[in-house]
Amino acid sequence: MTRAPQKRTVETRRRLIAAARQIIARRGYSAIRVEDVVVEAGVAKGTFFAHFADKDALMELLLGEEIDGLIDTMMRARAPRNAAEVTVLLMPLCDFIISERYVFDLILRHSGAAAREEIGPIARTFLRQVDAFGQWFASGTFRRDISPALLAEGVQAFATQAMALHFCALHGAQPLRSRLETYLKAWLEPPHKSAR
Amino acid sequence: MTRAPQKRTVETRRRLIAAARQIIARRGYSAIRVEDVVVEAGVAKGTFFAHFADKDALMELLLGEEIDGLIDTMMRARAPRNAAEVTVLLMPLCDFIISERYVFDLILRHSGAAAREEIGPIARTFLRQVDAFGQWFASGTFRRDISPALLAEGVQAFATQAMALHFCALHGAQPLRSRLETYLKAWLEPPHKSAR
DNA sequence: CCAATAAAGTGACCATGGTCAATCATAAAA
DNA sequence: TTTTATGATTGACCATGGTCACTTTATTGG
Repeated sequence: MTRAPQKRTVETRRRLIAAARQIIARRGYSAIRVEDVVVEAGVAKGTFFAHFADKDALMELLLGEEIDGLIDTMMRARAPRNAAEVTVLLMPLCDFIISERYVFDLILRHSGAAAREEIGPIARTFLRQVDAFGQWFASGTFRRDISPALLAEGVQAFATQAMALHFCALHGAQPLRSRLETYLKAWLEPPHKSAR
Repeated sequence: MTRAPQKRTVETRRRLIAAARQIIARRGYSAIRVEDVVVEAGVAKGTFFAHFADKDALMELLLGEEIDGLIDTMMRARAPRNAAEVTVLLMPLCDFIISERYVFDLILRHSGAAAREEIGPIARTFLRQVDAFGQWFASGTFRRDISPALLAEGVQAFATQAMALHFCALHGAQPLRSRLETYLKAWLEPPHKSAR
């Protein structure tokens, strides 16, 4: 029999998460130290790892929530009807992901369910995106020769590529926004007749 | 004045690299410990960091060479004329990159010049690819409405996406090869007329 | 209410990447 | 050859994520 979680457990977990949020608010995601979190929460280090498999698990939780909120906002907007509008809608999410190199790396590392059996919070947001984008691409001026789901996967691929190049010294100059728009136009709205 | 490097320096560096190669050959990339490398090379730990900025720098060097070799082989083949052929040519490189999760993560992390000024060995291989692919896409049955360089960037984006999904529990079932081919067909050979 | 059992929490300890003041080796200058 | 300046090497030490045998606390059955 699995017992119901004790009140104490819930409270401890809440304190750990609150402590982490506080530190992030003050000094950013990359400044998070497990040691600092447990001190702030007033628990021992071992307790942290009784609640989270590892440091990344907590970060996944926090980033997952943030991303989910951004996707919510994104989906509340009117469905985009072309690549340019898709780009505009994607920008807030991209801006958050590239806000810190550490955040980008962590999200990338966990975007694909990270070789574990269960899907983590971040991988879940990527699946949500595919579902959500799929709705957009079922109508509008987007190409119709491939499935909305495939189009959505491509959008993810290009967004990732654009964000990666944002961190590249050689490409950092061109704004992410314009690079992404170029990609998405070519992917979502290929010309009907080929001619270069 | 910058003096010529001493013979001793060259020799130490050679020993460190040889030691790392040996450990990789025996137990794989993820098993590399700096401590083991310096013991095998017969030097102190500090010496390692006098030769390489950090552990990743050595890994970049080794992986960069490996990847360069694979690109060489790839470019020696006859230029592919369609998406399916591109996929076939890309597979050896992809197979190497996904051979270990650690390798994939590391390459991803450094594929975009990693926020540093100078371009690292891995980022360089990505630039090489764009150049190389560009030649392919200048002829053949590929779409011609966008530049070969842009097509090449897209191929990288899709290859990365396909490899990331390979590590995802939910998508691991579909072979990388077929997923990549689906992506590349849609990207490199969009239909002339839209119709789903 | 008490003993028994299971869950939660603890902190000393470990693994590993990375730092740096001190020491040693080499080659150019005297 | 001796001196000197620069480059190379050393290893004790640090930072930080993570482990685990043990203690404390809660729940449950009698």
